[in-house]
Amino acid sequence: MANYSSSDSSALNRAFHALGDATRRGVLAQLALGEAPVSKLAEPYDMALPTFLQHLKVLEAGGLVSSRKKGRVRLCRLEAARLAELKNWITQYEQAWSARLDRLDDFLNENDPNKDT
Amino acid sequence: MANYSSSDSSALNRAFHALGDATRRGVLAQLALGEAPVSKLAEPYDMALPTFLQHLKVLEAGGLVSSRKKGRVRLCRLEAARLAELKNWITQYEQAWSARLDRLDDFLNENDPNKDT
DNA sequence: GAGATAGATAGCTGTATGGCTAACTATTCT
DNA sequence: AGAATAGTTAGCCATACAGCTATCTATCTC
Repeated sequence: MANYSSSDSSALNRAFHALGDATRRGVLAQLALGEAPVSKLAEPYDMALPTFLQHLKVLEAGGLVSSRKKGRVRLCRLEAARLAELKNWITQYEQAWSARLDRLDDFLNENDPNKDT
Repeated sequence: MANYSSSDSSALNRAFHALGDATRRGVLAQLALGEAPVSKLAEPYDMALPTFLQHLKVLEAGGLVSSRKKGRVRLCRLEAARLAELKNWITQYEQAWSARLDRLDDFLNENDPNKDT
């Protein structure tokens, strides 16, 4: 069985890691409604600005958010394409599983007198 | 604007966090092919068993994998339903974004003489 | 140009995460 | 019963992460 090299998968690491935090998911929720400046994004959260900026950096590192400076304001936007990629990644395994003929195994396990579940 | 309470979102935290590691994603890839015992799942990885078990725990904590003991062997299986949930979570924002009338904004930004991208 | 505003950077801290070894439990095999 | 197999638990260590304050830069507004 192969080696599952983790060399080029760091992009996925960063993307999923970015999603693993409620604050960051909240930011995505806001951005789904449209572009927004940092200060407006930070508003709902009870944390210091530098802390919030770190979260934004994590989101950008994961490719989920991009931003550009407009004067002294930084405008952020959702990278929907990246979300789509992650969605597809998930779908791949979800469907591989569903496509399996484990339906039969399922049936057998469900009716196995030795089962303890 | 609301508060984005992070109280009940810890399930999503755990699930996405579980996906943020190449080893754990590799395990999902294996499980997509069908149920497998711990030792077989651990085989491709160059790490001590206890370390690998931790990864499995993270996957279970995230609801992505379930397991049951069959004698001294622990059989693991993919929780495709959970993957589907995550997929749906992502889709929600991806589509909210796409549905936006930001298409117009996009056009304006693309043709903005002040842009620096 | 002075002051306010928006964000960025540096540096510190506690906790979580990922890795290990050593030692232990529970099954199965002979 | 005794040895081998498959996990499990406990405990240690280094690094990464999320939070903070204090300070600094850049850009508007008067």
